[in-house]
Amino acid sequence: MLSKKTKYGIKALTYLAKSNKECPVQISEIAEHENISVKFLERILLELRKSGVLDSKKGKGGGYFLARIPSNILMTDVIRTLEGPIAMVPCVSLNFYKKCDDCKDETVCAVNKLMIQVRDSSLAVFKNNSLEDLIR
Amino acid sequence: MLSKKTKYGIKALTYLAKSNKECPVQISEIAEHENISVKFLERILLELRKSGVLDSKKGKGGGYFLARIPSNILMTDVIRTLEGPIAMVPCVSLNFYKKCDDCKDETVCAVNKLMIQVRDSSLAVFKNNSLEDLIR
DNA sequence: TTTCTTTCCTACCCTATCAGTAGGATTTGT
DNA sequence: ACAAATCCTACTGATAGGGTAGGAAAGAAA
Repeated sequence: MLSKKTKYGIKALTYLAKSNKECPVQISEIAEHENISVKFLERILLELRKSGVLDSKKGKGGGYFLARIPSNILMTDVIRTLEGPIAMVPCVSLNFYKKCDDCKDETVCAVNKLMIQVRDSSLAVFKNNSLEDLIR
Repeated sequence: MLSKKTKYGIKALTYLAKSNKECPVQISEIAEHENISVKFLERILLELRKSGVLDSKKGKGGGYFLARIPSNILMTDVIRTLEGPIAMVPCVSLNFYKKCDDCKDETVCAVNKLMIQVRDSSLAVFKNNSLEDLIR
């Protein structure tokens, strides 16, 4: 299951991408338009800022805005930041690899063989979709 | 994340597919070879039997065996039985569709648009992999 | 300098699900 | 009758998801 965190994150990003104003957008405005709890969204946007997808401005007139143009924000960035590894099992993860303790030989493991294919096909989708692709 | 239930289920199925004996295989034998808790595996195999992937024989000399030949057992069956819906969000699920309550218009929702692609690519992988493909 | 507005940050809470366990009921072969 | 196996229900402990509370810090404007 996709977590609500990731779901809300993507929705917030599309909102920011669509509001092509120059000025930053406040959390409360996004939350209201997308039906998201303000405090929860606050934490989500903070994570996206720390990972370099978003940038922010404090104080009056402050808010959040995209750190790059939409065509430069890939879904791989967003998913890895909010959802974690794209692979369904650590033993096929490219960025977070970890050996299974119950598995003697990875090369003959059926789960491994299957999940490598799933990882590759999902990865292809996330790489092929930028924020710009999603708002069109 | 793939649940251990599904992971163990696939491992057990491959064990059964490889042991091409005619006689049923006992839970304890599978559990020992694949490093799985016996009681936990018991429940998993029961679910696979109820969904028609496995069949069983009770009493002395009993055990579990595949209900069909390996090439006829697709990963879609296994995943749907043990893991649940293949889609990451209910609003793109083919078998378990449910509308999002926070989403006004599905047709312009970026999450929907993205997750349909992910669902299709994952589904293709699961459909293309039978139990026979995985043990080769 | 004060005040207001915004993000930033930490800690907490509730609930559901996962992973596994316990214990017995049922069926079947010998 | 007995032993060996699956079948079935209920329980438990840990972890993660989803969200809340409350204030600290920073910046703009007065």
